Amino acid sequence: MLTKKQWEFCLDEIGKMFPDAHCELVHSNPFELLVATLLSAQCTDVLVNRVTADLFQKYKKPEDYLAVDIEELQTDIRSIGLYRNKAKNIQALSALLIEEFGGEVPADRDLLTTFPGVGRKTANVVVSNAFGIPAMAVDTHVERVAKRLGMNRWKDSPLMVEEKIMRWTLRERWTDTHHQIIFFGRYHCKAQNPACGECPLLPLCREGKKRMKHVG
DNA sequence: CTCCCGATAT
DNA sequence: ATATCAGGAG
Repeated sequence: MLTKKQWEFCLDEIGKMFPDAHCELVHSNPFELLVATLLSAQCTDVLVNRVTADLFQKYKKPEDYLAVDIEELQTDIRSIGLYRNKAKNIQALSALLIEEFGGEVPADRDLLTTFPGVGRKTANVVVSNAFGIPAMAVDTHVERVAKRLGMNRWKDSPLMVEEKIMRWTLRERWTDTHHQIIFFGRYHCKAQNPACGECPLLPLCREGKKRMKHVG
């Protein structure tokens, strides 16, 4: 298992590799980020940004999403995939925002989690990026990197990963670290062909050492 | 656990 | 052809 000292070394190296890591979901207010993050489930952020470029011109407020038929919204986001669930959730969430929150996105992680289509990961992304509240969102990249390094057991839930990373990382660096791990996972420690051969973390990486041995 | 689902990389 | 993508709900 990875030690805390080794984890701190990893953060140092990953930070040097991706010093300007940031949120790649294009948005200009909390509501847009909430919608963009909901759309990003099982889909690349490049595809999300391609759709929201037009979507956010057409739909500015929660009322705008409720003013069209569900079929029209489905068509507007179809290329994203999972579009039926996502369209339904966006409309339900818009109605909830209007009825209960005056049309404003609440800056509260646990409250956001009760919204339709908004789980813990999406809520963490919104509060950290839109409101500056320290949070550690565990998506597919963060979970993969943490488990490859050997922070957790392979069967551990995303919540276990989240708690372990938060315990081992300075609170004021949670959001930064979150973005840097995502960039590391997306461009270096990739799902399909991870660049273990040129990885500074290889000497302490459980999965990396196993892979290098198997390859040659 | 299964289902939702189109676009892209491998 | 198959795997993966800033997951969430039933």
